[in-house]
Amino acid sequence: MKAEQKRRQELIAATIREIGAKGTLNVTVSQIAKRAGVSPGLAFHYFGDKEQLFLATMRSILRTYGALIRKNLEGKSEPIERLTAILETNFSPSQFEDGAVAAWLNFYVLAQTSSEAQRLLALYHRRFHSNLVYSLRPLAGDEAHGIAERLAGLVDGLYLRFALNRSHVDPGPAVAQVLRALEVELSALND
Amino acid sequence: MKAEQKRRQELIAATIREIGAKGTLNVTVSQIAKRAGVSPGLAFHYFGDKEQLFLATMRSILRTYGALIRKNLEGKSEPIERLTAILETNFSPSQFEDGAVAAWLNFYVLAQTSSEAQRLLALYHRRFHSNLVYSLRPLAGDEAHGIAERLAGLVDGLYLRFALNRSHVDPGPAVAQVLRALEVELSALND
DNA sequence: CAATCCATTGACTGACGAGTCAATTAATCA
DNA sequence: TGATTAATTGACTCGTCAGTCAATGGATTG
Repeated sequence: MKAEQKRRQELIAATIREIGAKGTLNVTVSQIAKRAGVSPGLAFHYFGDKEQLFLATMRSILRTYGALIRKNLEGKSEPIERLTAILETNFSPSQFEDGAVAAWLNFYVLAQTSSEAQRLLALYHRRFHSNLVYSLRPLAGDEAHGIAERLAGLVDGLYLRFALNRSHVDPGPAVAQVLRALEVELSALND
Repeated sequence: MKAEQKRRQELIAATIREIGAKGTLNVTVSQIAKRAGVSPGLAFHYFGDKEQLFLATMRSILRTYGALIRKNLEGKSEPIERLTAILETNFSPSQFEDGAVAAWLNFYVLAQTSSEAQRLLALYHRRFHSNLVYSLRPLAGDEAHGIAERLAGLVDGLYLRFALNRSHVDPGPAVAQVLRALEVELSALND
């Protein structure tokens, strides 16, 4: 029981690193296993097939992200504080470690094929949206919904653009743009 | 000479359709050739290898998009008119035909591997940005740059979210969100 | 009409990779 | 300790696919 959890984690970590290194889901299970210091057969033993391994990896990334959001929101009750925390979390270092960027990008593609991947992404979208709306409502009332959609879209778009520009190793400007967009949205409420 | 151009176009169209159908770049050259009503060998004869075929497809999509932008800007000189046209073009039907959505998504992934794909995307980003800045400058002065980045990010993000939600066959709401963001940005200029 | 050149085919090869499985080793337990 | 169960291996199979190539068909031209 102990070994199983450990191996699963190692294989998932190796999957992220391998996808990051190759930039693609076109990586062989053997490569991943080698990276994890384990035989190829073991990956199949624990995950069944390649797609399950990818999905487990995706779940792991989403879980880590969710935990980080929760942690960064801890103790914050002011709407603005909370919004800032949520938006900043999306560009925090952990979102760029190893092959997280490449993994995200490829999971978007996987979602076109795998309904499970699609489900996971939809879940993430819903959570993100309701997190934003929760803190926007006191500030923006009925506009909260629309503002949340625009902010969420902007976050995804900037993350995407960042992903394509590996040279910008600094996500700082992207966060600044998102926070600026929030400012702009709030200031436009008094029309 | 005539046959060559015709075949190339047919193969490119088939590539888009095939990527759209499979949702992935994991499509075989044989499948593409079959869709184009041609033998597999011919695809290699004209394009050399699979990646060149993908890149040619990408160039074709970008060229079509560029031509559409130019056409939609024709005769429009008012900054607001021009901005609206640019933003709307990104969500025009042609951007959703066949497998254009899947193709875009997959080219993002390809850009992690192929420097030529990266170059093409960077070019597209630069053109888009300068198109926006050109029309924003008269309205927003120095803010034009930042606003353009946010609008471009939002467009990409909403397009991406749309791509993941094939059920929404109606891109209308996305355009509305982008245009609303433009409004908001402009109204925030008088702070 | 021959000769030349372009367009096109599709069978073939060689490599590679997902997934299996029988065998081996390590841990657990009674 | 010996027996039972869990973890792990890696060689093997089988299918698939990118890319090649020798051969065929069809124009064009002199």
